[in-house]
Amino acid sequence: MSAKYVKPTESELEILNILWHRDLATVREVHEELAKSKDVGYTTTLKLMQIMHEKGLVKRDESMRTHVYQPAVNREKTQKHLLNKMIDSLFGGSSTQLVLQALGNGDQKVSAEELEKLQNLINNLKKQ
Amino acid sequence: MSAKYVKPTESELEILNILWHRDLATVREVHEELAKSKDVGYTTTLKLMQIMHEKGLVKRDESMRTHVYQPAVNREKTQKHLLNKMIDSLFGGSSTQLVLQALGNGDQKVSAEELEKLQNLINNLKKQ
DNA sequence: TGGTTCATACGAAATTGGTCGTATATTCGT
DNA sequence: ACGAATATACGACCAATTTCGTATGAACCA
Repeated sequence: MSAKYVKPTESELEILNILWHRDLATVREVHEELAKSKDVGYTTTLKLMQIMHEKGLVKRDESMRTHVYQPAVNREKTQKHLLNKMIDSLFGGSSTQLVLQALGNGDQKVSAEELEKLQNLINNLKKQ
Repeated sequence: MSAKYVKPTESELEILNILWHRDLATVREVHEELAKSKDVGYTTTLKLMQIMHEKGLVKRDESMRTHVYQPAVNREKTQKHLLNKMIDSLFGGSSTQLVLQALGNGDQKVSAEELEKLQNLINNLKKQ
């Protein structure tokens, strides 16, 4: 049996995002990154990361006094999980509906390069 | 000034989904639909719907003893809000990344008709 | 008409997520 | 060597969400 999937909370996701970018980081480093966008105390960040460790969302190296954290869950897998949940709960199971909504709402611009990627993906889907 | 956007909770979203499908429904009807997929008491559903009414997420007709509920928030608007939040928090602000993930993960099949819609949308984006 | 059923209202417990204060230990600089 | 800085651990609190028990009243029917 594989470990049960743990759904990260909002705050945990913010921390995971930082770890996914840096891979390795201390609590202080994560906290300073976090503090740029929100007003939060150091021990709050610490506590959150400890809980994430208990839940298995992050790994840590405790061989130093200052522990070094690392993501323990895959970014793509996590995205996929939450995305599928949203597709089910909000778009009646249709990923296309979600895509149309995401691309069509118009307040994000899509670069030529991204359009290229999308076109390729669609071409591949057409072949099947 | 327009009414402040209220973010539905998980449970509220489940109820909204039912109401978006049926438009009109009593607490009992919603509850029975809900009970198919989760184990929950009648008064819990009732209480949730009362709270949703307070928050302005649903309207209700109280002229009968058995109140009749109706969604008070637009499905597309709600989708868009939650989608943008997810794009920001999980996909670094790139809607394309989300789309690639949603379409590319392969366990949803995309019909020819849907592909057509997507192609049209992309063609439109290319023109700009 | 009296009892069973079914509706709303409401209070309050249980849970969860997020917050931080404080205790304690280690390290570092002078 | 000793005080300041910095680290983890941990308990407690608060607010929001979810849960349900119980009270109360309307409707139904035998």
